[in-house]
Amino acid sequence: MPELPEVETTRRGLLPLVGQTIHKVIVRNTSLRWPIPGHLSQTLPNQQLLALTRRAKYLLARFETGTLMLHLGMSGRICLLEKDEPAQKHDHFDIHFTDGHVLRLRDPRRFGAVLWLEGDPMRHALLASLGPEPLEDGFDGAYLHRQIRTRSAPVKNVIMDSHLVVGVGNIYASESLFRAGISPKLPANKLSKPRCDRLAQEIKATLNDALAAGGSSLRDFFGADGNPGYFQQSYFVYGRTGKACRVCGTPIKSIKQRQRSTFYCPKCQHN
DNA sequence: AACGAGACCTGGCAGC
DNA sequence: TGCTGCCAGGTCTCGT
Repeated sequence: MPELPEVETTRRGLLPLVGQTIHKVIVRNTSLRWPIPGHLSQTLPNQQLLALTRRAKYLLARFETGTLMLHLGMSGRICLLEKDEPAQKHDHFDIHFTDGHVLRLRDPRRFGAVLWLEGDPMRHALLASLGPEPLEDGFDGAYLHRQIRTRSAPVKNVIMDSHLVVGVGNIYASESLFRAGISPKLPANKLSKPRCDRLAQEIKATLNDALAAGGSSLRDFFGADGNPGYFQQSYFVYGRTGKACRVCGTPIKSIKQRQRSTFYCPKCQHN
């Protein structure tokens, strides 16, 4: 599920847990992308959750002695339960709080991660080399234009590079490029400064729109098996191969770029 | 430095 | 019904 808006929506939904104290931790399956540290079931109980933040698609739960870092991979989701319920097949990790709440990580494909960081989390290898957050001021057309000068790969691949900017996943890469009127196949270094301005603006707008839709469906999102409302939102191009472009009516095309599907309108998007 | 392929996993679905 | 092959929202690691 998780692109940036989903992760941020998840974070906001979990904020009521800040200040709560952990009662126990259950690890049912340690084999996610990296093994879940075995010591967590001793380390975490009795610690208070001090803050819950996000960097890129990583959720950072700060405790007295360290930071728990969570990533949802391709298929992960976090459910916040009012009280304990029977675990299902892919429920790998639980945090039970003293007030009865249970944070439960479900991840069928197990591309997600649960890691424990000591010291400054931003110095961890996974976080230290990340690009700016797309919704913050550090990311704009000038930055984008500067960064892509040396990049000859297709612009769609380049905006998905987390070292350049974080949080642009496969859906929103296609959507942002459509909204900016830019062909996904265009070599990144061919983009003019004005088109970089436009692209940066549309990346922000696309993510903000998804965030606004996600925020309005928080309750569903955190139900036992609810889906985020914007899952059903109507995309301009994503998943719409052969259907009429919402702007000009031309059939939407799909291609493969770096093993991932890309969707675009051949009339609205230009080289 | 930058690029692309491969890797990690399971589940759902179309087609035979 | 069951099999096969393909598809899926991420991203690190490695060889070129």
